[in-house]
Amino acid sequence: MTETLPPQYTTDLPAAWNPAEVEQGLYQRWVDNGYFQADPASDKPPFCIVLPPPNVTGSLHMGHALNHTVMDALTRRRRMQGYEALWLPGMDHAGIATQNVVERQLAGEGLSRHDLGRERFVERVWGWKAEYGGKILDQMRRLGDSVDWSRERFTMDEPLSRAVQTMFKKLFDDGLAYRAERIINWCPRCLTALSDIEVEHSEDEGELVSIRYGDGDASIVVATTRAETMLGDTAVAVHPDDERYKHLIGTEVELPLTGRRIPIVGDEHVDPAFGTGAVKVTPAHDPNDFEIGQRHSLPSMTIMDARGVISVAGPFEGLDRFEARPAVVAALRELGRIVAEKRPYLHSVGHCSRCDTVVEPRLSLQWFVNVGPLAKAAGDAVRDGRTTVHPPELAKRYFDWVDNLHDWCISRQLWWGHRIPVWYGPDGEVVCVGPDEQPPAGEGWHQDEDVLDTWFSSGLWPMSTLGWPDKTADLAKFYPTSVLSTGYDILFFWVARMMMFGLYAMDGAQPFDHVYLHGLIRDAQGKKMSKSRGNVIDPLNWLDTFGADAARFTLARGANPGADMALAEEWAGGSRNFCTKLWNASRFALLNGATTAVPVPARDELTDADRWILDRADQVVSEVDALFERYEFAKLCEALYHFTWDEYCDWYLELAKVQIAEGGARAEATRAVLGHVLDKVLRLLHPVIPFITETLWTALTGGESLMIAEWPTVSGVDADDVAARRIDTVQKLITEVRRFRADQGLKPGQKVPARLSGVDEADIAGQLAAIRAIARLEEPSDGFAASASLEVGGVHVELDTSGTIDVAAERKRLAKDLAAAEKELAQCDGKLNNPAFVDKAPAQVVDKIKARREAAVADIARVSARLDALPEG
RNA sequence: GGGCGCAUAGCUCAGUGGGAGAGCAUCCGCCUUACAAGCGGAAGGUCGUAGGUUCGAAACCUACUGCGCCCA
Repeated sequence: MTETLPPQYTTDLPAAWNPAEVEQGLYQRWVDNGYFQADPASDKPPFCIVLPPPNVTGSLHMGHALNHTVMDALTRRRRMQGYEALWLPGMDHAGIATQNVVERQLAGEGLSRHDLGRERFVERVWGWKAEYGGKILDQMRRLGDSVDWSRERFTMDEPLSRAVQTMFKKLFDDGLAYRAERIINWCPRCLTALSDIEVEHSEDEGELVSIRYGDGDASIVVATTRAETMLGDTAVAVHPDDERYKHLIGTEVELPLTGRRIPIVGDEHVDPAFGTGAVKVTPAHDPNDFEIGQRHSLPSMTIMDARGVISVAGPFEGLDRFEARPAVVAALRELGRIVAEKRPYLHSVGHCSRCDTVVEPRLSLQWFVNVGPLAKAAGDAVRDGRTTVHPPELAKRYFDWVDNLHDWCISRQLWWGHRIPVWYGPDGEVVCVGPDEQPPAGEGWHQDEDVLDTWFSSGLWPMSTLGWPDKTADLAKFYPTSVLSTGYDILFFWVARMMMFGLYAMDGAQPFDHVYLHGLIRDAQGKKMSKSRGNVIDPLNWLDTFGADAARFTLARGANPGADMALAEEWAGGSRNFCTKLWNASRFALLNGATTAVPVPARDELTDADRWILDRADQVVSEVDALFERYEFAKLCEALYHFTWDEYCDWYLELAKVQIAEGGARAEATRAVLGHVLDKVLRLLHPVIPFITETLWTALTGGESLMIAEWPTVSGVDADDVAARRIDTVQKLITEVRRFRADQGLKPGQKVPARLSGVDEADIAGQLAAIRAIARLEEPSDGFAASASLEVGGVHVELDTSGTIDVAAERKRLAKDLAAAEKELAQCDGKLNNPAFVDKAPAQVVDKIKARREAAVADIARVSARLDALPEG
């Protein structure tokens, strides 16, 4: 095929794009050339994204793949725009998850962490990390993430641990970190406290049991879903104004099974309308009951141990809480104290977000952060517009959360994590130690056993990764960071905590200017992906099957603001096809001598087709730019997809073939236009599909790397509306001829003699060669006998199908056109015959309808005439 | 229980006051000198239901139904 082309226009590009063969090599080249590395000493304006740290135990899932595609696209575009772009990678230590993994490993050897002791256990975790941790980092390379690997961070590394200690000390000194005995969420399996957001609520089937306490007139009925906790009741509460029970307040009832007598108290927080209006009070095992207990100075009685096993002496001792529940109910039933039972009873139950175990509220001594002032500042930063949330609808959810935040329980009964830097002395002294201070030594001093919540260190991430608390060049250059990107489901985890800590530690400077929240990944039916459903798609499969670019394009193309994203393998197949199309089009352009080595000739030396595609490319540049600024990834992908495929490939390449066939200066100009438009397309697509664009762009331009090429800007030349209109007419005309040909069953290659009239009036005389070539029409010769005709935009086309014409097909086609025109006429008349419309609608709308009516009338006349002219049958 | 969101073609989704769109899937015809991972053509929707506002509603308002999410 190349033999007809001048030899200088051959290309080395292989016939097909094979991502698996080139992606890794390209990536390594980018890394080796230092393109990802940011320089704090640079004069360029900063752009910085810190990667929300994935778990050290984690591997890449579709949610990551989406978020990474977004962050990489943002970063690559800014880099091309001339920013000093830093995308900073790293991981968090995932206290509970990692400890669980290593404990499971130990259990396989018949050991527990206590067999090793704290120090050796922590060493073992580090060993695990070295061997198995951070799989996700390699997967990020496969995705093409342009992160600065020289700045990779881990929350347990020494500098970041310093940041944690510094922060804790600051909070402690300001009185914002405090220790208190409270009801906290306790996981009886992980054996640690959890914060509120580490508890997931679900509607579970349980039971509602009504129990009579006391006897005779002094008896009272309470209902509970956790009957076993009655062993720890220390009161019954009713509303003080409740006429049914008013007289009982201040009296005592006997608590069955225990022989204890407990008071009946009046408390305004009891809802008289709920159940019997009387509630049992178990201060040590329920947060609301704890509050009631505080208000009425009730004793708290812990009846379970850390594993949820009943620990009070008696018949239930040693039973797990879920064994104790039916046992207690059975015992009560035997005593005739069960008044009602409802089973199953749907109610909300909290589960550990790490292991799904039902969370047990537990009274214990923990460290908390008083989030009041921090949350206020975090809300204000968004209210003031210092930080913008995209999409803005989600800001409301953010406010609802930060404005109603409870104090944050930050201590965890784990060994893997940042140990709380507090020492307790023999005489009750409490000393918080900063990073450069010596802890108190001597008899009786010991350090707090607990570690800090992983989110405590993650909350510092935007600062600690840049060197805080030291005043580093990185921190000066890149803080506040530009964008934080994450799924809206972890808005509270990342965003709120980083905001609280960032504002507090950096004297009110927000940790990021923009927050972009993407949707959740779902399956093709819109269902959440989960292992139990078996509908999880592994992004690595996509990388293998379709290539990183296709996977990324699929994800970016689905990212509509505020909306979740359904995914299926076919979607990725479509993106792969797009890459293939881009590849083939580029190959065609190169084989035909497309070049950026010479400038595009002056406008007046160009054809309408050239000016049209150049103007369109200009429009796409500004469109894509605007969409990037609004985080409209789906729409910008759509715009590029459409322009590349439907305009550049389907029309301009076809038009260019005709122009190149002309030879001479026309061919040379066309090669320049082909090259320059392709160049723009590749640059615009690069942030989303970096690998294929890099490969094609270096082949096209001979440049070093598209990564460091400039982002396109609009030319500033006024668009040529005349050229656009002419090309539009050409497209419509060719489409109509194609439609006729398809209806008539004419072979694609078969040339049809055609006589065109009205060409000058339609202002497309200059396009005749293109129309003939693309519609496969040929000049009428002697003996031309039109057997059919069609008309578009005033151009009349008579076709000679050698006397053979499928009259039925033609009649059907014309009937369809006629019906459409008649419908249009009826619609227009409907409006124009309505005086209210003519009076009240804007003049331009009325004029438009009038024009549409005229066109419809003309179409009806024309099509009717052609129908009449058709031979019978 | 409180709050939020969604409902448009078979599927997934754009479309926010003036001619119902895209991708995928479907049907028909084609190996057409870049591309069958393709080309050309076609079919497919009373825009969840019922009211209301308006000259005009897929879009704005109200209620309802269904689905989803967050919080308690």
